[in-house]
Amino acid sequence: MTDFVLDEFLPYQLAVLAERTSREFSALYRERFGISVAEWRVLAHLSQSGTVGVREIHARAAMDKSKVSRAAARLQAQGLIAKKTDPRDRRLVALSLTDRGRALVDQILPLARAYEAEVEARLGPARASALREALQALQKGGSQ
Amino acid sequence: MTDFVLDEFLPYQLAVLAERTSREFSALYRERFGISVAEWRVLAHLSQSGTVGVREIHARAAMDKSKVSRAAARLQAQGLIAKKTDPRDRRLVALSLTDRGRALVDQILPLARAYEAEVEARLGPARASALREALQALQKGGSQ
DNA sequence: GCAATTTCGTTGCACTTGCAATGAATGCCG
DNA sequence: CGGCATTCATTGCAAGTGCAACGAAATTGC
Repeated sequence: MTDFVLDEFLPYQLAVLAERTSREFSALYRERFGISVAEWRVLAHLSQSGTVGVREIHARAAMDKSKVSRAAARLQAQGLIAKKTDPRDRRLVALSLTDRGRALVDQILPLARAYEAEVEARLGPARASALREALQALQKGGSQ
Repeated sequence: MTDFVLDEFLPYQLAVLAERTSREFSALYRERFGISVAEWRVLAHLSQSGTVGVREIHARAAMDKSKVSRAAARLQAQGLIAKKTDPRDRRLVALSLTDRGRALVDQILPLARAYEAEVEARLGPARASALREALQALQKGGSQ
C-alpha cells in the first residue's frame, strides 16, 4: 500500500546484479575450465591468501561451510588444491593451491581483470569507484 | 603475480553482499511466514505489477524460469497467488496475488522498509544514494 | 493456409545446497 | 588433571536448482 519500489530495494537489487555478473563472468571459465562459481571462489581465495582454512572462506565469502567444504573436495578431486590438516590444531584443514591449481588461476585471472575492466567501462570511472567504496563500507557494516 | 584483489572484484563483492543482505532480510520473514527468498521475490513482483507472466519475472529478477515457475507453484499451493492462462495468448500464465497473498505482502512490506532504512543508516545517506545510482546504472548497461 | 520456427511455461534428472547432526580436536575452568 | 563446552570440518538428508528437453501455442515466411 505504500511507496515500496522493488527495483530500489537493496537486497533485491544486489541479488539481481550479483546473479547477472557472476553468471556473465562464470561463462568465461565455466565450460572452458570445468569449474563452478563456488569452486572459483575457493580458488580465488587461495590465490590471495596462500593457505586458508574452510572457516575463513566461509566467513569472508558468505558461503555456507558445507558449500566450501564440498567445493574444496571437488577441487581436490580435480587435483587443483591440496588439503592437509594443520599440525598445530588438527581440527583445521589447510587448503592450498597445487601447481596445477596455480596454473589454472593464472589463466583465469586475466579474464577476471578483463571482465572487471569491462564493467568499469560500462559504469564510468566515477560511478565505478563510488560503487566500490559503498560496497566496501557495507561490508564493514558501518558508515566508516 | 598481479594486482588482482579479490575483495575488490565486483562479481565477488556483489555476491557476498547479496548473500548477506538477502539472508539477513529473509530472516525477518522466513520462519515467521514460511516463505523462501525465491517466493518472496515473486510476491514482491506481483505486488508491484499486479499481474505478471513467468517470463517477465525471469527476465527482471535474473531468476531461471524454472525457478520462477516452481516458486509460483509453491505459492499457489499455499493459496497466496493465482495462476490463470491468458486468454489472448494461451502460452502465457498470468500470476496475481490472492487476498491472502496481498495480506501477506502487506505484512512483509513494513519489514522491507525497515530493513532498507537500517542499511541506509549503516551506509549514510551520501553513500547510500551513490550505491543506488551505480546499481541502477549497472542494471541498464547489462545484458538482457 | 500451412510447414517451419519461435516463444512460453513446465518437467525430468542429476547435481548442488542448506540445515542439522556428527565426530574429532581443542579450550576452559574448577 | 578431567569433565564440559566450544570450535571445525564433514556428511545425511530433504529440498531447491540449473539445464536441457518437451508439449502447447503463437508467429513467421512462403
